[in-house]
Amino acid sequence: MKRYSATTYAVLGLLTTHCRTGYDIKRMIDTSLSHFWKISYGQIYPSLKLLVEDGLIERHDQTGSTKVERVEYTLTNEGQKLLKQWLQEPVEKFSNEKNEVLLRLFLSDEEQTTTTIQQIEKYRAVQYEKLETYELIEHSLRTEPVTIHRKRGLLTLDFGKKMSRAIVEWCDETIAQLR
Amino acid sequence: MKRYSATTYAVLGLLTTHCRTGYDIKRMIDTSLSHFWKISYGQIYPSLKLLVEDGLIERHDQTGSTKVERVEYTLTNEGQKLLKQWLQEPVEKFSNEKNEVLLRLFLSDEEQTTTTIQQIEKYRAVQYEKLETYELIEHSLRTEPVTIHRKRGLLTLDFGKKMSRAIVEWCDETIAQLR
DNA sequence: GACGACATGTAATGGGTTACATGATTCC
DNA sequence: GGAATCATGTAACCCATTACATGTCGTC
Repeated sequence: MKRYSATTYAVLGLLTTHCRTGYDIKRMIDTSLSHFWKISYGQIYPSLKLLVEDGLIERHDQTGSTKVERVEYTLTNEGQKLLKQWLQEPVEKFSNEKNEVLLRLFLSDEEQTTTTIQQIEKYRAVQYEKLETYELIEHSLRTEPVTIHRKRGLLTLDFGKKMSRAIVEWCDETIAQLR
Repeated sequence: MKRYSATTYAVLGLLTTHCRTGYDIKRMIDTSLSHFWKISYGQIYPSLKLLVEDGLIERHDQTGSTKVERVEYTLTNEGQKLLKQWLQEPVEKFSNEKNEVLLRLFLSDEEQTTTTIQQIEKYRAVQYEKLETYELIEHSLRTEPVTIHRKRGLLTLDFGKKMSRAIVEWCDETIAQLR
């Protein structure tokens, strides 16, 4: 059985939401999934190509007089089957991200406490901003009709909120400790 | 000014702790820094080579009759200067990790709730285990003499604990929601 | 003598970002 | 007319993992 990267499954899966094009997928991930997933066009378009070649999705080129080249894709039956299968596979990767703030903190010494604190303050600010963004997203999600993607969206959003809140808390405590 | 990856700086920086060899660095990262950093030999040895070439560290080959080839490295003055400089640079990357559990949750539907819950339960178990490991590490760190690395180690460990605790909490709440 | 930990290193491969190239449409 | 957004795509590069190759040392 051919294996695909999680990124390719993400592309395949996003086509089951209201996304139809590569551009849609990019936007969706950047806005709604950014707290736990990211992607670039350099992955999306080659993935779409591969999925078409393997018969998991179908490409629908624009016909008629429209000028904007908007290439829409839909899942084939095999595509739907494979996605479902992948969703049920046990997850292997629970690894933690590389965190440059922590690396610097770990390697820094007392002499540099001032800049270290500044870095952590910036980290805190970034997380605090994220938290505010999540509130906005939650608000707009709650006005949407109740669909599976709304429900799932709220659950994954909670994850982002919990993480950011925990990070802000850690920043505060750590800055206090460093002083 | 030549630029190095954060991984190369990690290697450089780890040599300021009690680590002397590539093997030491690998062990140290795997045991003490694994909650926010990871590395492979395929990065460590080439990094060490590069750092030697650029005069940031010095290589000390084993002399005499010892059979085990243990290659020790020490920072040069330039190395120390560059590390210090890097530690004070503003951090740019605060990005969130790719999380396969969340991706699956987001893409799954009600039909698959049972397996989704199982996946989240496994996620919870993994994080809970991590939490226990952190407690052990904390215990052993607290018996060590009070050094800068002990202090920093405890602070970064707190980060790991906070994250794992938040994830366990999220898992519990999400499983409850899904039921 | 076999196994696990110690120890160094490379090559193939895979995964991902960035920069670039191109062009339409919308709105000020 | 210019800027922002919509929209597709590729090539060069960078980063990282995995598998492999090799050998020592201690201990059960």
